[in-house]
Amino acid sequence: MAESIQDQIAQLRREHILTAAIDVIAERGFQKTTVKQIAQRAGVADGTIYNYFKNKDDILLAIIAQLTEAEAREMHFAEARQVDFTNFLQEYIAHRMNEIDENFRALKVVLSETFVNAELGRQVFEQIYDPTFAIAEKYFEALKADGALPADTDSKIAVRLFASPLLGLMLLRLMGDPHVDANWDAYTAAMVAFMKQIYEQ
Amino acid sequence: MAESIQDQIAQLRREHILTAAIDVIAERGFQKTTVKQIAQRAGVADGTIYNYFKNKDDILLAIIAQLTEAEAREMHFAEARQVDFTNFLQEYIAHRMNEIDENFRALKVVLSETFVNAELGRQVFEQIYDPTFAIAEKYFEALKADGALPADTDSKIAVRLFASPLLGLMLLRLMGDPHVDANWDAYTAAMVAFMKQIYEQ
Amino acid sequence: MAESIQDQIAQLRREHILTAAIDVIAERGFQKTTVKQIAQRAGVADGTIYNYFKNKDDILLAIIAQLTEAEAREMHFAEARQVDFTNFLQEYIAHRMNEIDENFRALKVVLSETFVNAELGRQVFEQIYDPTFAIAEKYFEALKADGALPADTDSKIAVRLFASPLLGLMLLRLMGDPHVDANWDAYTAAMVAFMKQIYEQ
Amino acid sequence: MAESIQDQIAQLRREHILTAAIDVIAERGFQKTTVKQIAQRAGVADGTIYNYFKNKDDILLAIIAQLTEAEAREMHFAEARQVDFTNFLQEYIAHRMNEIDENFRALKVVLSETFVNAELGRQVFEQIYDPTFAIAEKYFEALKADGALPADTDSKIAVRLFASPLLGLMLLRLMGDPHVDANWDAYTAAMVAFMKQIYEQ
DNA sequence: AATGAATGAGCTTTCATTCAT
DNA sequence: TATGAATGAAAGCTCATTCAT
Repeated sequence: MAESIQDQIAQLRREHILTAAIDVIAERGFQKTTVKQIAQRAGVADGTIYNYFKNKDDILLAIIAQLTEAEAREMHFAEARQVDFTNFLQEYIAHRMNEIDENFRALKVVLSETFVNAELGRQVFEQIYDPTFAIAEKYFEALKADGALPADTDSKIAVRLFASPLLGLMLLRLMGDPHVDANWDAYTAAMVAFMKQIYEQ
Repeated sequence: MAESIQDQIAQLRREHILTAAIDVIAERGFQKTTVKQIAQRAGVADGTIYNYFKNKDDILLAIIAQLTEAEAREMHFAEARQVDFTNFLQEYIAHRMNEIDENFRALKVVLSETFVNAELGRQVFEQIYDPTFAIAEKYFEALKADGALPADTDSKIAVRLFASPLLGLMLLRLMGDPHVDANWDAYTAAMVAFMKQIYEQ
Repeated sequence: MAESIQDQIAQLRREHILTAAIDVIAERGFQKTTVKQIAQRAGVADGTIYNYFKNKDDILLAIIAQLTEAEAREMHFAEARQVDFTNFLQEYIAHRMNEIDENFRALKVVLSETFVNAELGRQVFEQIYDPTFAIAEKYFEALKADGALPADTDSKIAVRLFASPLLGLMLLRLMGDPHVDANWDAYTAAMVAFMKQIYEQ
Repeated sequence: MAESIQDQIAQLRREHILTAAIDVIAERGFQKTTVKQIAQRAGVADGTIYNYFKNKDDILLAIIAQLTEAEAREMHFAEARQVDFTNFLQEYIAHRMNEIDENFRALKVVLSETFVNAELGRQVFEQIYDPTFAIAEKYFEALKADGALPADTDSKIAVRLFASPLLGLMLLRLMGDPHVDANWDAYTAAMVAFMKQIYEQ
């Protein structure tokens, strides 16, 4: 807490560089983006990058850390309103799609790199993927116990099917579908209706 | 049509190299895969690659072309059974998930690169994405005209929501979810049930 | 033995680059010599160096290997004429000083780097230093048994004192003493006389 | 002479940094040692170094200057006891080997760099090497005139042969020979005996 | 048509030096 | 005077591409 002014300035500088990095990496991909390009976007010299990040890979890890924090907030949000399923569905989907919107470029960076970088994939799995699905599965098991879901439901499958429409829409946007990109709010409303139709009959 | 033996041999050799390329690129990503690695996997010399492909990017374009053909077959399949919606849904989803399964590595290669390569994204859009969604939108318009869908349905949105669960599941697998990877057939059945629940009430 | 022409050409090319490397490194030191400078001296492109050496350090190891071979020949030479001590001294010193003369630049490179590179020092010790002194110590022990040396002689010390004048002269030349450099043959003769005076009274 | 307190403090600080520099450079070599490492060892900031030394090379020159002073003291010591050759030999060798022991790290630093740095080599020659050998040569000429040495002795060669055993032993220690390092006192005694045997028959 | 050695542009990273505080 | 963040030149190394064989 008792951070010196120096530390706060340093922290701001680090965030500034990280934002610039996400920007430029989202445009060209991590591998094709050079440290020089990140430095130019951030308005600093090449070497300065290395005062704030150990190496180029460390920048990627920092972007993941940022997403991990966002996902942790998301999970807290979900847990805080598990009481009423109808409202939960509506609020949760809207909230999540808003999160996707706000972290869009970071998501793009991490996701595309996760596909092709096994070590990074492992980190994303451990830090984001697994915890999220574990909690969701527990929630689905509770719904089964309450009789809200058929007893023979496979929670692992059910939870992934539950997540799939939102992930699919995100994928369309990541691929650059202009209609999804331009009408994200309309898709949010449609997605809520779509999900209600499935889970609230 | 009257291809010489020479041309056929050349064609086979090209396909052999392309298969090797998909293999090794799926493991490490396009940017991190070297031409030398592709050549080694194909069992040819580095220079030989350049007798069959203009340059490294051209290999990526050839992988896209392969997916474009698969997608064209997929669309023919879909058009051939538009008569009965119930059967269509079942067959179409099963067919498409099987296609995903079979072209998995090529999909992974192209998708991860599409995210970050604007020029490639444009090609994927023109050759695969747009034609597929255009046909689907036309089909949804016909369903609207038939009264099978509400008159105020936004076809563009509806078609993307329709596609989203399958794409989302594909994304989970691409990200390396071991449960999805190991139980693709179970997910196919579950997805069919999931979609029937939505579209056949 | 059954080396292909290709392999022989490659071997020659490697030796050509190594010679160029010794030349330029002897002038400026290993650390200050750039790979680009070695390539220019050898008349090849930078990247070509890496077709023949794993990395810059590997060049240094190759220079050591060359000295190790020279030292092995030296030890064979010494063992082959242990019979007559008077002749041995004369021939051995002359032979060794000639070897120093011929491998001078390689010695300079390896020695200066050995001082400051612990890992390299270990290699030089294991491959050159220890074997040589081990054999010499055994020889001195034999001389003690024969009564040619006092029974209370410490062989380890004696052998290092025996080697010291020659090593000292080498050091003077390595430091660039122009008189030693210009009159190496005269020093050879003087060294023989000097050593005879000590060991043949 | 009338140095202010400020100047004396500055002088002490400079010596403190120089000692730290010798320490760390002796471990890793001049080229591989960074200014940051020297600063850390000295417990000051990087920039502070440049208040006491013009640049990195200047640190090396200061180390030479320190050795030059030690060598000047050595030469005074030698000149002061030229009267009795038997005692001179004993005292001089013991004294010099003690000096080597005490300035060991500085010697290592300067010597290894002298091999490969022409400009530094020139300085070492002018400041240490030449004056020392010039005086020694004059002394040997005097011995010739006295008839203590044969009239046909080449003083330049004789003086270098005289120095060679001690230099050779120093070289062995610089190269890291553990036996020489651990038994420097025993080697001192052995060296005295060795030299007496040569020069006092 | 196949080969693979040679090329050199361009990458990541280091580090001596400067200078505002 | 002391600091240490910022700088950017220059290093080692990789690899897509070419071309003589």
